[in-house]
Amino acid sequence: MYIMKDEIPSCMLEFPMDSSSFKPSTLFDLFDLFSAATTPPPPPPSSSSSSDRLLNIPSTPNSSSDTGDLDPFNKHKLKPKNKNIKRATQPRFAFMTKTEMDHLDDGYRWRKYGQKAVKNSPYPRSYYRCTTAGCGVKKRVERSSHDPSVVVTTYEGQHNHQSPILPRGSLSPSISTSAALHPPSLLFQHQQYTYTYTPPPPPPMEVVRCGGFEPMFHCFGQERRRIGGSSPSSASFKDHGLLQDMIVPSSSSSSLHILKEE
DNA sequence: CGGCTTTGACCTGCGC
DNA sequence: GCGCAGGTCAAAGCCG
Repeated sequence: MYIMKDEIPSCMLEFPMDSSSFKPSTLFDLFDLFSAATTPPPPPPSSSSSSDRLLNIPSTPNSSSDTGDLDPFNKHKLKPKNKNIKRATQPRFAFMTKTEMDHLDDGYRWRKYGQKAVKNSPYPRSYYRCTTAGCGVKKRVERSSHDPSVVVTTYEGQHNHQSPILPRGSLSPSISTSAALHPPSLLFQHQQYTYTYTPPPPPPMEVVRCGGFEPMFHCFGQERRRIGGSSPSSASFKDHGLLQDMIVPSSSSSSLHILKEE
């Protein structure tokens, strides 16, 4: 069993089970569903735009709007007081991936802004931020102390833009090495990507509770479910992408653990 | 030279 | 109040 430490939210909700309408094409589509299921009724419209609310992204955390007229050279020393509010409104979800790579290529450009040693873990935790201007999405990447081959990735926020590698298409070395070689990999919000998600029927769309509080979702389709216990045919089993490495440590079947956070 | 990583320092929240 | 741990910043260095 994999403990997500503080990643475990107090408000994990079960996933919508309506498979007929459940056709996410990306992990962030899944995340949208999470948000829809977990987002409380919107507060009275005030300062935040509707798009911000829709994206569930507070208006530019750590930006000058939060820090007011802070000296840019000192703003990191005077954090906004409403950190609790920020934490409460920043949606997060985490998933575990079995990979040797520390930083999965999900189609977005990330900038590493920090690394910290984690208590009770010999492996450091890395902090990444989306490099797109105005996009405050962050992610944390850490290797499981229980299984070094497992990487726990925690996303915080939602991208408000397309994947920056899309317009360049095949010209991008990233898309060529990740998308081409790893079809259903972590290329979130790739409208042009052609892998098809086949929603599992309601029963397979099970929520696996690990340790009594971790909802685990079988949220990927046939391709993902092929990788596990079922005997994959060599013809259809040609996906060796990153998602293929996603595991369920506590479950016998292969699937992806997505831990909705708030 | 621009973008990225590394790394030490700083800040904040939380438990005792 | 204090100490610890997590999260963030930005200077410095690296690299293509």
